Amino acid sequence: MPKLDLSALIAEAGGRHRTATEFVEATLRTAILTGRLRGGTPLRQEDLAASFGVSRMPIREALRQLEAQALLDFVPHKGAVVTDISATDAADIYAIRLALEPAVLERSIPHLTRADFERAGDLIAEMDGEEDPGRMGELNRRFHMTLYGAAGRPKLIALTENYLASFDRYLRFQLAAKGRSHLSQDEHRDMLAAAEHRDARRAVEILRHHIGAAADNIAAFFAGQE
Amino acid sequence: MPKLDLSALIAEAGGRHRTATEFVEATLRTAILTGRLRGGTPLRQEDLAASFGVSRMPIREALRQLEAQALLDFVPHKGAVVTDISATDAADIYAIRLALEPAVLERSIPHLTRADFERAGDLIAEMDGEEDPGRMGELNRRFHMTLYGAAGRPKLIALTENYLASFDRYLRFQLAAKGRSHLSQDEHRDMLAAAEHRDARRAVEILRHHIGAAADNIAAFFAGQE
DNA sequence: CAATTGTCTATTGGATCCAATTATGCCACG
DNA sequence: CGTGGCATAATTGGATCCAATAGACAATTG
Repeated sequence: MPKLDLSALIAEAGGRHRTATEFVEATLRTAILTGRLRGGTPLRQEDLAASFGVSRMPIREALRQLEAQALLDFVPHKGAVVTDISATDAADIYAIRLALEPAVLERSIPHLTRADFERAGDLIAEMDGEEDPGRMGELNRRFHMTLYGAAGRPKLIALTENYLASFDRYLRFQLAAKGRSHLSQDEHRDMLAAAEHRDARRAVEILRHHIGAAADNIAAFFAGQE
Repeated sequence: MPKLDLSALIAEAGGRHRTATEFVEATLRTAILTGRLRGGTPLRQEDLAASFGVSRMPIREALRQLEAQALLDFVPHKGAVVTDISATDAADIYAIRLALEPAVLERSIPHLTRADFERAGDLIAEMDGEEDPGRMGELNRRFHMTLYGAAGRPKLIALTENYLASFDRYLRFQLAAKGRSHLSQDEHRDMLAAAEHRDARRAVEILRHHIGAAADNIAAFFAGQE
């Protein structure tokens, strides 16, 4: 009997993957990033295999990949434990975002198109009416990535997206703590406006503040919970 | 009969690893990063298993981790091929370094100690007399990391080191093309001096130029080779 | 009654085995 | 002589099996 209930995740992930390993890896990653798997949770290969209906082999390969992405640690005879989120880690990820995102945005702004601006605007509008924190994080991520997408540096963009997603893990706690969050929609609007005017300097300035505010919220959350 | 000769690598890597998987992963990564395994080389699981004297299982897990680090791609029925280095990739990694390293250096400078400065100075001196490109890259990396080490953000530092190492792959070609390289030793000295005076602004400025110069060299190399 | 030790079980790391898929090479035929 | 199709071999993805190790729990002894 599996102790983990991933059936919902497995069902919604659908079958759009070449190999079982890829499927397992994608499903587990979203499970961790969306907070459905909490930090510290030990993942037993046997249980996962039962949940996914495959043998332990693809599970092991998927876990290795997630380990390489620093989403979990291998502890001998204890299982792969989901890396815990801590105040220092949050500060770390914040520092990384602060280093990457302004650089990406600056490169991207000159090449953004009318269509990009419209998509970004639509996403802001969608966030206005959103209540679900999980969906909110998703929309927020897509908004940011839309503005970064024209930077023309695929690896840089992929790296940025990766840490943006990691940040979502922390953000989720913040959202849960504050009830509904507005995620600084004003700043989203200002940033988009600056981008439309091709004012990279101002857009970057807003973005820095935006990221900083999110980090402060998380820090406050950690400070208040202990 | 294995078609790949990794015996030298395997011997020098020594046995300081907990599991076979970790050993294989570490050995293959240095083989790729040091250029001993060229881009485009297909890695057959069977051959690797024979070379390492283990079964295909730890090989597969190690390959998965390397795939997650973007060092190779899985191609069905062809093997895991070492990701090729290209001009656009080099530009990508350069952009990432340019985003990360100034941020790390700025954070680190206030906390560097006398001992750090001495180690950095020793490394510069060692580079002066070094002829071997491989060893040169190693020293260069350690010099940079010494200056970054006090930033107090482990994840940020690890990420930076990772891309610094990736850059070495490209640098190696540059060194090979130019014969002996000086790797801008003057800039190394200036950067260290600025750090000792806790002049973060100036140190960052030199670093930006330093990274940019390396990128230009690589770009020129790619432009000249086609 | 507590501490220590020994055994037993849970869990992972590694090996071998099987199936599916695709690249390759050969042969026939135009 | 070139081309296309078929058969075979090579290679990976996945399953099952075995071994080693650490942790838990109980029994025994001081």
